[in-house]
Amino acid sequence: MENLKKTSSSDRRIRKTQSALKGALALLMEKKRVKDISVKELTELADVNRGTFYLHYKDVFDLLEQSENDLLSELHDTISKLDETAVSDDPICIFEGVYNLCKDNSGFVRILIGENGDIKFLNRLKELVREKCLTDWSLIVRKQGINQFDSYYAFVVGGCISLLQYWFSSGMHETPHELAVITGELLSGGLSMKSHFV
Amino acid sequence: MENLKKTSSSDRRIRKTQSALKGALALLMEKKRVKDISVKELTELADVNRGTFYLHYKDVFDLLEQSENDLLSELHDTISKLDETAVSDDPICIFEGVYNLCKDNSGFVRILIGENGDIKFLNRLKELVREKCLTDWSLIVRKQGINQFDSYYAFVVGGCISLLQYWFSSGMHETPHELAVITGELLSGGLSMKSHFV
DNA sequence: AGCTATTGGTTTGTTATTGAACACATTTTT
DNA sequence: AAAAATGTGTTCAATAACAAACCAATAGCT
Repeated sequence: MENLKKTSSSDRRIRKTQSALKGALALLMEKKRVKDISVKELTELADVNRGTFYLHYKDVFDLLEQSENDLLSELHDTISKLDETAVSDDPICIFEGVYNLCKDNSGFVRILIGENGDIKFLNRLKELVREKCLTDWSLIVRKQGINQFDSYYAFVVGGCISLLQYWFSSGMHETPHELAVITGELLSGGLSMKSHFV
Repeated sequence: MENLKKTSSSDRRIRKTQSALKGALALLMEKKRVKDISVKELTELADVNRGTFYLHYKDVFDLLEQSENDLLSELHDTISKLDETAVSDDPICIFEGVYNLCKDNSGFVRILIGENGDIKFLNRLKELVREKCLTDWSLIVRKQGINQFDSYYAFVVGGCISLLQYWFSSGMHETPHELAVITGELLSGGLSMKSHFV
């Protein structure tokens, strides 16, 4: 796994500043490409002093990269927390947690997995979830071998991301829980179908 | 008129802190009385250090008082700006500006003119708008005398506030402009009706 | 009655953010 | 090509906000 260092500070001021800048970036990315976003308009929209930006980020790309890292880091924490509460064998809880996180960061996630999304980010996202599934479903992996798991996982994660894309584009009417239930049904349906073949 | 000192600072940090505290107060006032709101829960909701609160306010009542002052001060500025742009003879523009301000501060205005509202604030609000009307409609005032104006004004401002209360309670579906148009129609309708009697 | 927990004010040293200014590069207008 | 305007990256001193600690007052509980 790639290194996802913890960036969320204990100091309110830092949290608020970075949050404001990340939010402004998400807003601007809906209208233009990252390379066309100036530090000036970014900090004006975020209502932050321009000089403050350079205390945290090298340039706009650096802000984007750190935002992606923070998102993946949060996702990792969310998944880890589910492990501790010993519900990791309930796929619906896992998906609900993930979908909740996507909803909380909808401004960013919408961009990153959208039509002009960041393929690199998408792959990192897939890899992160993949590791989680590899450990949780180790039973299936051992039984069917790593190759069968890979194709199965590729199908599932692709389906989930596609489901997310639909969710965003259709106005996010469903709650994260409803979405998780849908995912669970599709998942178990796929599994039972698979069992017919094997 | 009462003294409405300018409190909005040029420093971003002060603006943000005071805005966060005012917003948190508005939220809490929807659920409980001011005397039951602790500084602790207030600052926690606002995500502001508790000590910072005391840099600006004596206690929660002081915060409420300054919030009211700021609101009236903004209202005063909004009305004054309309004078400069020389549209002060168009009542719809005036009302649209006022209703816009109410919408921007809906969290607070809803409380202050609501069922458990602050009568003192309501009276200060009425007095502020009254002075504006007294100068703008000096023609009518001179023609009909101050006594007739007083009763006419009392009726109009009461109607406007009642309209605002309806607006808030019904989910603010109308835009401030639509509301201003409605007000204008009621106003001119009232005036023309009045002319039938005189 | 005591005891524990919570809130109220206040203080202290530290630090993140601020506005303003600067020289420089890039772009736009003239 | 010259001039004006805009964005960049950095510096500076001033200060607002910070976390943490403190004690007094006031609950709520046994």
